[in-house]
Amino acid sequence: MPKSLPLIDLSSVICCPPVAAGPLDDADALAVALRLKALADPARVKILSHVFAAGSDGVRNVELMEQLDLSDATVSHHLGQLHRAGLLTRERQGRNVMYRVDREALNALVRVIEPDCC
Amino acid sequence: MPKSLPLIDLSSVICCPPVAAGPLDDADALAVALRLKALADPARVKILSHVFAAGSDGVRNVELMEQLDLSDATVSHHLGQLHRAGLLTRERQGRNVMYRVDREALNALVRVIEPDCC
DNA sequence: GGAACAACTCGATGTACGTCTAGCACTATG
DNA sequence: CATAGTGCTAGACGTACATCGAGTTGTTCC
Repeated sequence: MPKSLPLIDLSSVICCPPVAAGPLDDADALAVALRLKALADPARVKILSHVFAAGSDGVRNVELMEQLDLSDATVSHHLGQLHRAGLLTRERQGRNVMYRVDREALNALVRVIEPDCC
Repeated sequence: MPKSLPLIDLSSVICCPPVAAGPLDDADALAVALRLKALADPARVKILSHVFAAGSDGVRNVELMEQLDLSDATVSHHLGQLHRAGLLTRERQGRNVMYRVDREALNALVRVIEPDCC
């Protein structure tokens, strides 16, 4: 399936029929899979949990770097993945960059996977 | 994070604090990530949607092979991933093997990610 | 037992990706 | 302006994995 490179915009909230509703076409399946892939890494799951914990204050790269024992480049990479998938928002504040969870986007994603949930 | 190889049993329904509840430890983050990884592939998302469509009848390797235009080896690989992650059940019926969605496992997984859902 | 069908396993191959170091860009404060 | 703090980008390296063809196992039916 990954014949062509996935240079796709994922930043918008996902909108496609639920997986349980029957066969998905290639585009929808790819949209779901790429967003899931953004979350399907231990470091990123941990990061998400830390961003959740920070709440509306948001969290900075350097904080995660200490809490996860990863280099700043690696944390930046993961934050970029999550942001590009639309799961985190990003806001510059002075020399800091604050990341926060986009709960709507996360909610939309899980609803596609399991609509009985909501 | 993937310092050690993930030879972990995923077949049981996931049970860990929700990601939104605060920092996850390494084991929980890995448990979540590995299950998500099982789903984070376009072919597997498509497969899941087809298995959903088949309902309680279940679906066979050879059917998916035709519907997805993949080799039987590749389909078998993907079904194995989903089964090992506990998202599909597997039952031999004569010379066929029927796969069905384990909705409870899927539900538990999305609840860990977004508990507000249920 | 033998033929056909279904699914799985094995090995090979190419691509994707997590991680790091090093370097660069931007902002705030002396 | 200089310095420090913060985050990003670029390139490199090793591992993981999606895919396939070929071979193997298990089942049914003649």
